[in-house]
Amino acid sequence: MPELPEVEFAARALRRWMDGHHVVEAEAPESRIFRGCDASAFERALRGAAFGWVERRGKNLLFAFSGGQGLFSHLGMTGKWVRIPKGQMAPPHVRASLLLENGERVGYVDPRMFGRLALVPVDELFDRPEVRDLGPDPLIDGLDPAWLHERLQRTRRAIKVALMDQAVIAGVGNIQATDALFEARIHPARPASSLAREEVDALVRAIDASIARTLEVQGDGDEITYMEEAGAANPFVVYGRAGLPCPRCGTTLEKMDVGGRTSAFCPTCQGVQRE
DNA sequence: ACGGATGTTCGCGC
DNA sequence: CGCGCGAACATCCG
Repeated sequence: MPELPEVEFAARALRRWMDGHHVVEAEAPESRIFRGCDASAFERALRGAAFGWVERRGKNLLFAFSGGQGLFSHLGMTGKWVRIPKGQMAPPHVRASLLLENGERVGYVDPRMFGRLALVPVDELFDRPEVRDLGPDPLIDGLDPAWLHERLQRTRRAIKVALMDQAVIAGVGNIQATDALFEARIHPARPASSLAREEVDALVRAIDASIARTLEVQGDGDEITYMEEAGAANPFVVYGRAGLPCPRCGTTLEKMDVGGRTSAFCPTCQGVQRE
């Protein structure tokens, strides 16, 4: 569950669950989730640690605990942080969990294990390449259209590939890029350098709106219901809707491969690529 | 049963 | 160095 809005949702939930609490016991089976440390080091490092704070940068989560102990978390494709109330059975695929002094458990669930956890000293968290090399974060730094336009001038890559490059904009993934390009009426395969300044303006507005809207439908509960329940309606505008009518003009939405990822788009609204 | 899925990284080749 | 491509990672869902 991993694009900027979902990771922001996770950060907010983690604060509610962990603010003012400390870890009584940390548990984790050995798995490939851990990078640069093993599960037993995770258990030893966090046992007895007081929660300090959690921050989001792009799709990354950074935790600080007492004693200068930090934790880096990336959710990969299917990672999520969950709250496991006292006495409740843990869901499948819990790769790591923290038992708090109030009896609640905070767990990291990740079926496919594309995510990762790493112990990092707090004062090195922001120096990690995954964080240091990020472009502006739409929620934290905001997007400057003039800057983005200039940045996009420097590459011939498809605009959708550039948008998903974390060094260009932090946190945009396949869903936000797909919906934002639709909203801004820009074909996903257009060379990034071909975008006019007004198009970049529209794109920035569309990215901000797409993120705000996704945050809104997520609400502020403990779980993102649209992703949790199998069969729940797809809340996105064109992502995952190829073959269905365009919500704006009714033309059948198409899909194409851009940079190895599937993109849904409207062949009418998002026109043919111009140079 | 088969294909595809919200992400990143690495190796290879041009 | 920039870039494209395919593979790999492991599981679930329609």
